[in-house]
Amino acid sequence: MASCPAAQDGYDPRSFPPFAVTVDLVVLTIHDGALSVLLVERGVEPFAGRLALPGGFVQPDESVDDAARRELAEETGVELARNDAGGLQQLATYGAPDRDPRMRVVSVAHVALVADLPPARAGSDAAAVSLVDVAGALRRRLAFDHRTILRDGIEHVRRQLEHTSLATRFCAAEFTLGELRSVYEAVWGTELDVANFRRKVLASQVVEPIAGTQSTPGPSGGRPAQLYRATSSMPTEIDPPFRRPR
Amino acid sequence: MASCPAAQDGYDPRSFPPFAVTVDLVVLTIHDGALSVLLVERGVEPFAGRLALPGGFVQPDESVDDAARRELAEETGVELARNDAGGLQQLATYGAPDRDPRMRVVSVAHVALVADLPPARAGSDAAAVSLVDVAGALRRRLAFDHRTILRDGIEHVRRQLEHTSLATRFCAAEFTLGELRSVYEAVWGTELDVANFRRKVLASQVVEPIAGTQSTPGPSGGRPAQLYRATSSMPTEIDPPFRRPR
DNA sequence: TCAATAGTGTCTTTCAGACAATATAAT
DNA sequence: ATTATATTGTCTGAAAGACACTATTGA
Repeated sequence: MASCPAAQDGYDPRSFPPFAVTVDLVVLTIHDGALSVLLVERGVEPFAGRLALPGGFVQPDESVDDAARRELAEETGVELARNDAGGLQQLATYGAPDRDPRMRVVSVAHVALVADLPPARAGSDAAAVSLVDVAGALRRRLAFDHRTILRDGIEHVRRQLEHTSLATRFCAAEFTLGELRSVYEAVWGTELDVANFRRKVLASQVVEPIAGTQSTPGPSGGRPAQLYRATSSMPTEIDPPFRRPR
Repeated sequence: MASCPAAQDGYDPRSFPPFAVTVDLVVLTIHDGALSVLLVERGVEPFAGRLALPGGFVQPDESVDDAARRELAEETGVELARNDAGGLQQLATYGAPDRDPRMRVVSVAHVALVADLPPARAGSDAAAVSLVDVAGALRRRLAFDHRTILRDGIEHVRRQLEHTSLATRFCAAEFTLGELRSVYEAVWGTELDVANFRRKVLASQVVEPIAGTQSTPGPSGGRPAQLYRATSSMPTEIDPPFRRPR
């Protein structure tokens, strides 16, 4: 069952099985205190009427990562720099032969972490786009293998919050430690001790206070909080890791 | 810059940019006490004479994961079960438009952890296959973007050893704790305290002693060691994690 | 005043790392 | 005896988790 010499040495440019390559996006954000995912409603068969992850073809002249960035901008209006490794990350590639009933499609799934979505996207059918909390989305029947992709993407982000500074991606440029804590609680679905959270985050050096700034308390009162910013726009490995409770 | 409705709703089966999809394998093993990678020498242009990762086309009727498993069997003789999630894992997908000068190729890289390689592979040109320690391999100029893939694969395995029971994949069915420790030391390139290693491994429950068995000491003597086996053939998350020294 | 959130201090348990000490083999 | 490796025991410091306490706002 050894491969022929041509296949072993390289690729024969004239005879290869043609595939379509797409990118699918798991766009996550915190909405109403819940980790939520951006889904679009399909208008055509197969899976017409079903919710699906946004995505599209990789074009002949762009890299797979560029295609993901382009699709993110088209679907959400979020523009990311090419060297911004944090907001959009490759998740995994899904390549079962029957995952699209019409043709052979290999999809490179990505996960995007966004702070908040621009209210409307010009040139796009806004009615077909919705934010669904992930628990509800996982209970639904999604198009293609998008339920599997979504599950993997959520687990990926939950792990990443333990080891990197990526939680600040869900926050605006300036945030309080309470807001940052609510990100962890929404993603992990747990409650965190306020005092211990503060100590760990400050020790990890991923945030720095903005001198002379304070939050304004909500309508129900409360002491105003110091505002912080992320020390780096790049995702940083945090040491010691920030383990989620079990 | 919005995508057209057809692209948004799905894929047009008649007009898509055709891609070749390949799998590339980072086959790692411990050889002479050093973490080593399996490389093949290319016979044809481009990159003729350069060392490269083994790999090949995904066939029209097989999944991407099946293709990786097939290529692993062809290149090394190692046969893995379909439900064996540990020995062969997807790493990442590399899709820069110019990564193959002849045509558009998207490659799904995988990492394989093998205990030892069968001495010869029938039907394959054994002379073109070599085991190179990873430090040396990373210093060489490899074909395509295989140096990047190799670097990512090594880092992936180093991380996995911290969180899973995958180190036993580098060992035979029965092994001593000293052998298992030397796996960690080879992969991480560090020395580990013998006593602390023992406590952590035994507490993690990833190995179990084989009653009534002992290793036979080498020619220079030494106390014979208890033999262990992995408690599960599946990779297990270990808690607490097993952090590598910094 | 109370409710709500921010921030500080401290105690206990767990765990990682260092290292001493003992055990059992080959030479 | 010496060397080499396995195995056990113990100490120390760092960090996690629990939780009491104080601080500052709005209503």
